[in-house]
Amino acid sequence: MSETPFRLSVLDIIQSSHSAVSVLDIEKNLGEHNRVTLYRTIKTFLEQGIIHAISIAGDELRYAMCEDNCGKDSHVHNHLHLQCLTCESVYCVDLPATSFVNNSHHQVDSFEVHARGTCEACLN
Amino acid sequence: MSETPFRLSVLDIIQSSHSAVSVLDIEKNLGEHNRVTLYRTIKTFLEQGIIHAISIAGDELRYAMCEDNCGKDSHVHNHLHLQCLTCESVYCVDLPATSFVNNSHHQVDSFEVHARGTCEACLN
DNA sequence: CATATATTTGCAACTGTGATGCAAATATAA
DNA sequence: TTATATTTGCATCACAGTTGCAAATATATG
Ligand SMILES: [Mn+2]
Ligand SMILES: [Mn+2]
Ligand SMILES: [Zn+2]
Ligand SMILES: [Zn+2]
Repeated sequence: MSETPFRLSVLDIIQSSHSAVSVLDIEKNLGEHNRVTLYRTIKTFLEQGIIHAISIAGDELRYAMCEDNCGKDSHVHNHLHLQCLTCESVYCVDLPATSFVNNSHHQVDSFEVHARGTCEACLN
Repeated sequence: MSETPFRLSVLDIIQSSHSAVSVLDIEKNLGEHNRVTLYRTIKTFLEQGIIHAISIAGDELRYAMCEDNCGKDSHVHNHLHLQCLTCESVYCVDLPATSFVNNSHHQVDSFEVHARGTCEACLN
């Protein structure tokens, strides 16, 4: 994977946002560009474990930086994706096992958990 | 909202599936039908709190029945959406506070939490 | 450095999902 | 039964994202 100027500017936009960004958010911060290249860049970043996608029903896909330990193969986050009911922003929040979804910083009203694993049927 | 034959058959398909269904899953079980009507039916069911959408990044949207306490206004689930790594099915699983993501039935390898609430910035 | 090879980019065209306006059909209310 | 409200089908559109291919750019090798 080459570190081209285009890729570096996309990466910079994602990195410098404090909340998860949509394709449109990225485009607003890019100069003139080719949309196809952007989609391909995002796909590459996802495959390389550089960014992860955050999918919230009825809302655009958003992207955020991965943890340092993410790579081409391992891609585990296990953290909270908090969408603010006021500003609609989506943040990644670390999940210390002790405080499950709430901590002193934010306030959680409702949540759902997306898990990957093996279902009852497939365990047998 | 009228209980038309078309709506009843869509509802029956969703209800009788033990895992969450995609639009394509529904279509495969419907006879000849109009695609627009199906999309409008799904939208109506979502608005009425009859079904809820499950959005998993890189995967089609799926739908599953809501809890009895869901309605036009309240739409809270707070349960686990488990996607099986083997069969790819997505199940809704109740979350007794004690066992957080694991229980004796399924095995969770990784998860993420989608939460709605108020972020640090907006709380101040 | 020069050249060969691999990767990325831009363009054009396409696909699939879902939305919209409107008229006909159907359901509910009076 | 008739009037009113809701739903459906059809045609058309909007938009996100994909694909094939050729030109441009980056990396590797001598
Ligand atoms: Mn995250
Ligand atoms: Mn569910
Ligand atoms: Zn906020
Ligand atoms: Zn399974």
